[in-house]
Amino acid sequence: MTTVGFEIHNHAHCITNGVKSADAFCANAGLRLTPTRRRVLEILLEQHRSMGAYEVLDILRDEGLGSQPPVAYRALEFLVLHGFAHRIERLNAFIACAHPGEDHAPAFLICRGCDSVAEASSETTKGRLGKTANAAGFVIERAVVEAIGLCPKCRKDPK
Amino acid sequence: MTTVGFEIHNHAHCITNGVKSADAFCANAGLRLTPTRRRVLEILLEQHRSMGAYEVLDILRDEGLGSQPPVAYRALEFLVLHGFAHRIERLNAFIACAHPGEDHAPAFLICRGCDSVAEASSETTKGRLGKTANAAGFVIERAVVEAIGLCPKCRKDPK
DNA sequence: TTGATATATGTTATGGTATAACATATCAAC
DNA sequence: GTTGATATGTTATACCATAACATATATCAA
Repeated sequence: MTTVGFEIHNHAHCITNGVKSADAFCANAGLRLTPTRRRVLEILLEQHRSMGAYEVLDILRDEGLGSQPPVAYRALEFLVLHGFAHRIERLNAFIACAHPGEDHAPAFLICRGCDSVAEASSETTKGRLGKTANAAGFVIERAVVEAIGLCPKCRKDPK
Repeated sequence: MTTVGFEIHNHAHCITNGVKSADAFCANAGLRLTPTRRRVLEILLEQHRSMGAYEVLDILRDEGLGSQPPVAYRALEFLVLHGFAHRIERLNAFIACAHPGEDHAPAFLICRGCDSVAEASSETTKGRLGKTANAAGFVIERAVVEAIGLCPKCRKDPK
């Protein structure tokens, strides 16, 4: 699989593709991709980086789409719940999903130099941790996997 | 390896052992396990669960060891930095290390029913994620691995 | 079309988490 | 005992998140 986040790529494609996937998924599942939800997804896709809820809210406010924290949190909650975005625990932030529509267990590479985030895939519930959990009688439902380190750019250009 | 957290065990041993390890490590490394730091470690060991910084602070306050947030955060930062405790990102909380003194890459099993936490070991930088990161030019320095699910008790006794 | 139900939004208020900044004290080594 | 490094005390504030309740909008059945 490929990592998404540090390479050059056709970004306009990310945006249209991300919104299209969400549209299709919602239509199919009877979910409502309301204007605010759709706009928040677009914002995350456009910025192409992790963003705090209040940062998203600032943009919504400028555009007249809402001005109070719950507006942003609710839209983000919806997007995360249905897999269109992910929450980065380490940064208290959110990022658009790099593989919309695919069933996947995301892992993130977080640069401690510039806070950029790349999405990779994890296999936590398989492998050794899965076995350990099983032996302990613990049922893993999902996993947060966040690797902290340095991205290629910050390695070359340390602060 | 064994999971620590869900089984019956000799808990007094955890406490003395944890403090002893920290003592030895600090003496050896020229670090100062000051009264507040030592007490915070003891608190985490005694409670044997993840605790928020303010929860720790409440106990310190009762004991006259400090009353302002930075007191707790500084002690916790010290303990985490030197591996005597870990931060659970998912819960914004801290927990005593279950393998003090050993070099290890921790992973956590977090029960969504009762918020109990067990420490296991991860192998994130090896395996597929390590290879993916490497291919992307990303250097993993450490990893947060937190599996969310149900512990044996909450499986039997769902809320 | 209308009424009933579920879902989504607007808004106020508040709670929980974390750190910057600066003054003071303590330790360790010379 | 002076000095430099490390740790603590304290104030203030910033950031992150949600409870609670009022209002509006969509959906569907009668």
